[in-house]
Amino acid sequence: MTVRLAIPTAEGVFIAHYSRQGLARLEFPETKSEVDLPKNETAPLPAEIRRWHDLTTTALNETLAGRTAHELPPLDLSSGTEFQQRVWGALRRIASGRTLSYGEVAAKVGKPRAMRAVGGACGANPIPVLVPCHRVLAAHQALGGFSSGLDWKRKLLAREGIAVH
DNA sequence: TAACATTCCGCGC
DNA sequence: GCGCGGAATGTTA
Repeated sequence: MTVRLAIPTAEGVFIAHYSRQGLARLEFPETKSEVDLPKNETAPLPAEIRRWHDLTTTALNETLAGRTAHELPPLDLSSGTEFQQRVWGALRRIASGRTLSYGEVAAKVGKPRAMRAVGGACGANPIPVLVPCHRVLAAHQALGGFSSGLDWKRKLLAREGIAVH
């Protein structure tokens, strides 16, 4: 049971999914069209979700502008495995404008050799931007990969003033 | 078992 | 300093 709500931003319309636990998923704007954009009917929505959505909207726009999001809604990361949740937790500790390598994230999670697996966990991240998977680079500041498109990764990093080799 | 959003090392320019 | 090839590696479906 999940609710989908649209979030207009300067970069396009993101779509947020909310579960009972909080924000469960965030989708990048579709290049396609406005076909099945959620309408954001305000009437029957629980007050709790409306409040979360306000927080998400503010946080997303702050981050897209290169500023630090000071308050996030509760995140529902329960869809991930234990390893993935540990990785996502580590990602959330990376400040805006800072980066780590896949290897460094692996070390933080207590599995120094699992850099390859960290890449997998980043790709499985259901809440991009707010869980800053874009702040993870390959060794020696190389760009690395990004499932939602390298252009997004480049753009997000540029907003935070990060230079990539 | 077969993918991978990695990394490191050795080679030849 | 490139670039390329190959191996080791942990997690996932």
